[in-house]
Amino acid sequence: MAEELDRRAQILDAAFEEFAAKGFKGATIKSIAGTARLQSPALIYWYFPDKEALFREVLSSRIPVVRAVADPTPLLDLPPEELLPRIGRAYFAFEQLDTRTLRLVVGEAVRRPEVAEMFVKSGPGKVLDFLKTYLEHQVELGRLRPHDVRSSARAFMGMLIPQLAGRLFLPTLTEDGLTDEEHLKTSVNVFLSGLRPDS
Amino acid sequence: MAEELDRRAQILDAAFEEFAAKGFKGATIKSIAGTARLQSPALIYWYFPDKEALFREVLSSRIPVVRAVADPTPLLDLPPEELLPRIGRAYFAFEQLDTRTLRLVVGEAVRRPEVAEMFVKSGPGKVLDFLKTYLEHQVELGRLRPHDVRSSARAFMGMLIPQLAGRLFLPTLTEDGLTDEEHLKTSVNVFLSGLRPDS
DNA sequence: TAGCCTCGATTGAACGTTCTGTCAAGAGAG
DNA sequence: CTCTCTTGACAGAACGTTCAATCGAGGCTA
Repeated sequence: MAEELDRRAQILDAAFEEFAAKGFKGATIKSIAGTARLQSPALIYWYFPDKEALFREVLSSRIPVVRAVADPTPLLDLPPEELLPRIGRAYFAFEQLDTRTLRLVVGEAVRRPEVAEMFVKSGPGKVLDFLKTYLEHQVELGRLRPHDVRSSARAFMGMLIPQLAGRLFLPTLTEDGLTDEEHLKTSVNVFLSGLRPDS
Repeated sequence: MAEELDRRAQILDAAFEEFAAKGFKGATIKSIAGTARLQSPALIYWYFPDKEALFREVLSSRIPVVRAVADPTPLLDLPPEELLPRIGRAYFAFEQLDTRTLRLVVGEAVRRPEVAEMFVKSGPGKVLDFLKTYLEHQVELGRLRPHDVRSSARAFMGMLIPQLAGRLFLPTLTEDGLTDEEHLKTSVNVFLSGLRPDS
């Protein structure tokens, strides 16, 4: 049709779909070629040396980099009441980290340490590191009581996970109808009440 | 060697190892037969109709049922300071739900809704339901301030997840050396301080 | 006791299919 | 004519699965 412009990108897109839907082993060169509407699967080997390399390229081209904390310095002085919901919403929104990407990454990460590390470093690790720095700073400012920020950073990130996992993979988990925004609000509230200086 | 006693169990064990390590597609009938030290892969078909059925049997025989909340009634009146750490430790201990099982289940659940549902119903769903009931009860007792327990139940479960995920799949996430027990203590502390009646 | 039969369990060989990856030939543009 | 891209056919291996043959233990008959 249209995009004979960039065959490479066309193949990468199709490979992403297939890998996300069926996993590395489940997706086949043939099915990828089919999705990419190629006349022959052989064409894939013109652009990529083998299936493994294609997979790696898909990963590195699709794993999103968390932009919410790209430049953390201006965020450090924001009050937690403002910053935490912001992080949380970026979390839930996942502008680019959609279901398919997460499916792809999580599905492979449980068995491939390199993928796991790539994933952590690209997103959760950064958010976690930022949160540790931020929370530490807030403690110094006296806005939060002293505590182990390694733990509270994990805790805040984690509080939102069941809701997110429910929406993405485990719908049974969120059958009680709680919305993202409601959950975020309550979570931030509990978290901050628990870390108030006077508590 | 020893266990020509129960071939069926022997095959199930091997299949569990293989499926957990390589996934449904990655594990082969031949590799399962090899792990089970069978002379021929054909023997598997004497005990199971096909690979899919073998996989289902492995799942239902290995997915653990959470026992910590098996009979919730006597737990309802325990004070949160006592019950939450208990839940948390059961969480971290995972007497039967070891890394391999979680690898197996999570790896497949992201792409197979039936597996996802089976997983949720067997464990996280039960814990979540229990927590909702328990927290509601504690609110009624006046030990916790009124709030949306759907959200706090998720939040408490979630707080522990990054630590657990770090230990199991994403070691990069827990490189800062925080121990399970430290994290549990801080998390419970923050959670309960945040939900104290007078806050 | 000896010979035969039965039956669940096991085996190696083979089936058809599907997989990744290769290759030589060709199309199209400059 | 040359170079980049595309093609269908194909090789070789691995896949899940089937099958006929075989094994050994136990029962039946003489």
